[in-house]
Amino acid sequence: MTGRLNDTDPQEDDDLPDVSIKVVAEIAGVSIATVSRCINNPEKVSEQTRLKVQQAILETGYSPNTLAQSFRRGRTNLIMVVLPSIGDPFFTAVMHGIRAAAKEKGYSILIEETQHNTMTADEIGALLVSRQTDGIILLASMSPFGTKILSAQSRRRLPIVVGCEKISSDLADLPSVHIDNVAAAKDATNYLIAQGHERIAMIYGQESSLLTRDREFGYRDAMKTANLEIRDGWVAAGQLSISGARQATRELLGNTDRPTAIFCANDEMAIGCLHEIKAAGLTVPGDVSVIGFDDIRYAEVTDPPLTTIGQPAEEIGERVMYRLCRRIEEGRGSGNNQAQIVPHKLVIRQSVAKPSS
Amino acid sequence: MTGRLNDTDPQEDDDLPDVSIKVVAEIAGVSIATVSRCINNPEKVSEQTRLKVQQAILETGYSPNTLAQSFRRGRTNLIMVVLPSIGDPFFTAVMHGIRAAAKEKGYSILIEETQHNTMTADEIGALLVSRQTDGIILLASMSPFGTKILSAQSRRRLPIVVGCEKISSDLADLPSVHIDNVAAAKDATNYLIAQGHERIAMIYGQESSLLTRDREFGYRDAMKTANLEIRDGWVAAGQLSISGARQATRELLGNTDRPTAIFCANDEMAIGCLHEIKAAGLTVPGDVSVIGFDDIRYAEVTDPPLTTIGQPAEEIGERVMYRLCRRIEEGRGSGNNQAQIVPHKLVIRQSVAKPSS
DNA sequence: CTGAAAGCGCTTACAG
DNA sequence: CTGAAAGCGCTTACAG
Repeated sequence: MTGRLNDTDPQEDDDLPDVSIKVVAEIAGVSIATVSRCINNPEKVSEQTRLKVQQAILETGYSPNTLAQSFRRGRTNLIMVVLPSIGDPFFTAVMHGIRAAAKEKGYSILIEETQHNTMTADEIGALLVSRQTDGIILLASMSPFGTKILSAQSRRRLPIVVGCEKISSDLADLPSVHIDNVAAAKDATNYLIAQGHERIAMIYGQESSLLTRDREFGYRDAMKTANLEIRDGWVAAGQLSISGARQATRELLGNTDRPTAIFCANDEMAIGCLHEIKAAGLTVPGDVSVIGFDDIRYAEVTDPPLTTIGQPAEEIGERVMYRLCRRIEEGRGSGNNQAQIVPHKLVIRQSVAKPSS
Repeated sequence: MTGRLNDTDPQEDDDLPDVSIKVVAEIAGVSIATVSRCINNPEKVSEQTRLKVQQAILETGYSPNTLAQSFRRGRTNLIMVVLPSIGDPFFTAVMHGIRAAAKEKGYSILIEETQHNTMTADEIGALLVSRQTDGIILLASMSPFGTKILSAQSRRRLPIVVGCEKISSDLADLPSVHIDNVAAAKDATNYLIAQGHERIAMIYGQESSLLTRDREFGYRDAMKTANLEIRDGWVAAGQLSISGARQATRELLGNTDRPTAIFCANDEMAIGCLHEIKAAGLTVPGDVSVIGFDDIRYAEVTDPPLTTIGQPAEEIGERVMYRLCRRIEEGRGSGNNQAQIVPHKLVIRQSVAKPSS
């Protein structure tokens, strides 16, 4: 370590002290109330005064202390979004929508991941109660957290909006924005069936994810409607991850009665699935067809390009954020709590073909 | 819209009012100072009193108002991370490291994207000055923001640490944590050269990204050292995105003097590159070899699996965060400002072979 | 060990 | 249009 000599001198360039509203007021020769008005309600101040104050602000480089403002106003302009994994490109896309709307409305975003995170129900509850944020967006089912959140919400009347999935019963009555996951999963499965597939397997996410469970319902429903049997071992958990999906795919392929098509509950898992099928020496879609869900940005560059269900991810994000803003601004009685259903669509690329066998 | 009848009744379950330290004090029969001590310095309070207060806290469900605490203490326990794109799996991995360390240290994370974002230099400057966060992590070169940040920093002495890339000259003297990008790019290029490649092209990110420019330097240096020519049109900008890389790859492949290998400045672009090569009817690595950078989680499931440079992403994140915490806690004179270099490694998979031509 | 009091930097009725 | 003053909910010397 050849650190500079003065490296630890704490006094070096000890320049301007923090400037508060008080020093601006002094310099401008007005009261602090007037300075505050110039910033927040300039129309209530005479032009002459306003000019003096603006001058003083410029001189001092004053900028209001956000901490004091938040405290005084009782709001932070911070929104917390809880999601399973920010690393999933689908959620990244939703986040872009949220961010865009947040920016427009003057909010910043705090992200909490439930997946990679060890955040406990108590911690989340604490966050809610601590008034650290003005509202919450839930993009992940919080079954374990459900009741906790609700009680905190009723105490603080903290606005909450749910995105991307149907809300669990313990969170009933929260507004939400999502596609019809059951119908979309049916569409995916029916597309496979329409191609002639009968031995169709599914990789769902995990038990705790309402979202992927809805997709599983849709799959089962479509199979049943088509009078198609779902054999033992044809439904496997992919943990919403590439590695989980690879494992699941190996199991699926190991069945004596190998499926000719696999429906993956999201594209992230479909990518793992695709890889594992090819690693087993089989071809896609020649030997096995694969269909995904989400239409993430990688879906069009997989090999083969992935047929999948597209969701309007950014739109969901924007809508969720707007709904939340409305609740924050108008109080929780505002608007209704109905689910907003946005449309999904089947995106046909090249990972599905007619069954060969 | 078949909204429920009472949907907009603002008075429904109008329960517990917010409980402040004052009501806890009253119930416990002590002063608010004592309540505060019970929470923050329990060892300064007699056990008997402590029990009374704990009881009162339980009864009321009291939780301190974070806004008031932040204001009073002059810190928010919020860290701002500025990065190009949270959607890039590499940055997601860095963020996991940051998050893990932040959690341990009691900080929450605010994310600002420079890429998808329209955040202006002024806005970022304003954020810095507004005391909204206790410190900043820069994972993206902020050339346009550089001076702004510095001036704000000197005014507020806001701790800043840079991650993932060398710092630009206008931010000199900030501590940083990163791999040696130049050396790593040389390693990648030299690996290609060692396989016998001579016509090696490169897809870099964008002009404004110091990080990818360092990688370009490394590439050029390795080529020069090996006395290999870099033809016109062999270096293209991929904009750090899949679509940008596809475009760049098309240009590269269009050269009369087609390269036999392509070095991509990150894996995200390599994925686009791989796809486009195959779409052109060529094989990887048969006709064209591809090497990436970052070793994101998709790298092992591309087709073929991607040879790339691995970075210890989570470790970088953790180290950056720890350094930042140290600065926040000990003042900015603490520690030294030297760059911490972490090791990279070549990860050999199957996207590189000897040139056929 | 405990309490009374000052004060953090703002905003906002309330008078004038 | 402007100012004096109260107060948001805490924490922390300072006395006792």
